[in-house]
Parts: sequence; structure tokens; C-alpha cells
Amino acid sequence: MPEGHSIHRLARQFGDVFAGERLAVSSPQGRFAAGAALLDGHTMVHASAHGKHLFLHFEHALVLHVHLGLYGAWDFGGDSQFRGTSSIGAPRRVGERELPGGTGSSTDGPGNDAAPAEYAGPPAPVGAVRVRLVSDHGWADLRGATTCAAITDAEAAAVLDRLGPDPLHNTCGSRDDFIRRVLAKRTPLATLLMDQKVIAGVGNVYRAEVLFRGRIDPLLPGRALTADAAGLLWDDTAAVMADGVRDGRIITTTAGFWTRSGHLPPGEEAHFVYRRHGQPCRVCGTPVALAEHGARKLYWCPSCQQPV
DNA sequence: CGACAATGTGTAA
DNA sequence: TACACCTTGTCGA
Repeated sequence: MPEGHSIHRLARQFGDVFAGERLAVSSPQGRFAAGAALLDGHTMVHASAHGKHLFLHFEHALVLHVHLGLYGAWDFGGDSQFRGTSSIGAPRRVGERELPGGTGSSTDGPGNDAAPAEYAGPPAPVGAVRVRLVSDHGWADLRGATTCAAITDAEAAAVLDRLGPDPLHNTCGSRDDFIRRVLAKRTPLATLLMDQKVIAGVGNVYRAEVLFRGRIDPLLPGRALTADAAGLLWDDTAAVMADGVRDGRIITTTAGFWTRSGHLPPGEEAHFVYRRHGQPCRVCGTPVALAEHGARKLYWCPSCQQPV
């Protein structure tokens, strides 16, 4: 699934292209027909994100709540303000970059390739489109989400209550909140970072990468960290996820982090350990380790991230 | 063409 | 701990 950075990009995209717009809401697949009817014809006033949860707020105090789960994604298309077609959500390839920013060039369909065609409405739905939003300027299709529901403002607030601090909303006490939650448990940090009540928005890639960047043993109990170390872990997570929002891609091998080769080949610069098991650590050369932790794969360098 | 994995999570056993 | 969810790209027969 997309981690928190993708959801924040979605909130920004929806705010940019749909805020203030009256939307036609439908469920071509049918599974969301009842919810779509509650939203159809209403105006989206605001889009927000917390962790991996997306909220589209409508003027009649209803909210479209979406969680993409493991393989959900949104596709967009429309006129020039959509910057062509784009997709944000589950990456289909490792390191795949999210648009917008693409050319939007289409080689399909009849006609010639002369002038850019005017926006002529959304295409016929392809595949299982759970929900389709259509404004005068463009459209958005959702597929594969684990949660797609029309809920009240109060119910949306209840969802937020169940979530911990989001490093992409790095304000008023969220850092201290994280420190408190980490130090309170003897659970391994590898588990805590995936717990959305401890820190909202981190997934399997950021977990592995921020633990490596901190040179922290993934099995270290939360309470074994000092408050300072937990704070630095929060700070680095916030920084690297903000980069992800900017880049539309998770890149953690940023400047300032020395690598063994010093200079990484293009296209290989994204990760230190995620999906690099068996390959030499970029810092020390030791083969990157892989283990099943919970139901997820955990990657780490057994040399750089030794128990202290 | 079928099996399987993928940046998740909720629920049952 | 297992699996259901139910999409898509990849890989092997």
C-alpha cells in the first residue's frame, strides 16, 4: 500500500482539483452504490489526511472516508488543471513514482495526434471502480480500497481518535506524544512503528528505512530507547516522509547518509535495506537480512543495526 | 494461464 | 496466527 506520504499527496490533489466543486458520485462496480447516493450532487469543500486515512469533506456534513489497504489506488483525469492523467496509490513496481507531472499523452482512441483534445468527460469505467467522482473539469476513480464509506463528521472524528500522531502533521505535542507511546512499551520498535496508534502513516518501507538510518536494532524494545533517541527517530521519520510527499516516491538514501559506493547508480538510489535482502549493505557491505515479523517482511542490516 | 506477492488492516480462532 | 479482502504486475509452466 501507499504509505502516509501518498495519502497526503491525495489530500492535496483532491483539494487542488475538487475543492468547491459539485460532484457526481457513482459506484460503477456497485459495491458502494448506497454510499455514493448519499454524496451524489453535493459539493466537496475540503480534503484531509491523517496517517493512511483520506477524508473528503462535503458541504452537508458527510465525509467520504477511504483507506487504500494493500492495493488500493486512485486514478485521475480531466482538463488542464488535472495536468493530464495520473495515479496515486499502491505502487505497481518497486520504487514507482507517482504522477501528476506526466505527459498525459494518450496513444489510444480514435482521432489523430494533432492538437491536445479537449476534456470530454470520463472514459468508460475500466475494471472494478468502487467509486467515481466527476466534476465539470475531471474525474477520479477508486479501485481496490479496503475502506470506502460515507460517514458523518462525528464518525470521522472517531476515526482520528483511534490514530496516533502523524509525522506529516508535526505540530503541537505530536512529537512528545510519540515519545510517550514508544517509551511506554517493551514491544519491539519494528512492531511499534507499524502500529498506527503509536505513529500514523508509517508502513513497511519507512519502518525498515528509518530504523536503518537511525542504526537501530529493529528488535530493540521501545522502552529501551532514551527520550532523546525516540525524538530523533520521530524527527527523521518526519523529514524523510516530507521528502516522500514532495517526490511522490520513497527515497531514503538522501544526501548526508554515506554509502559504501559513495555514488549510487541511477534508479538504485531509493532504499538502504527495503527489499535488498542478500545484497551488500550500502554502508558496511554486510548482506541485508530478511525475516518474517508479524505477517510482514522485515529488512535490516545485522551489522549496522546491532543490539546495544 | 494460474500462482503469488505487494508500501494493510480487521476479524476470527 | 491465519485468512479475508479482491487489484494488478510478475514469473513460471
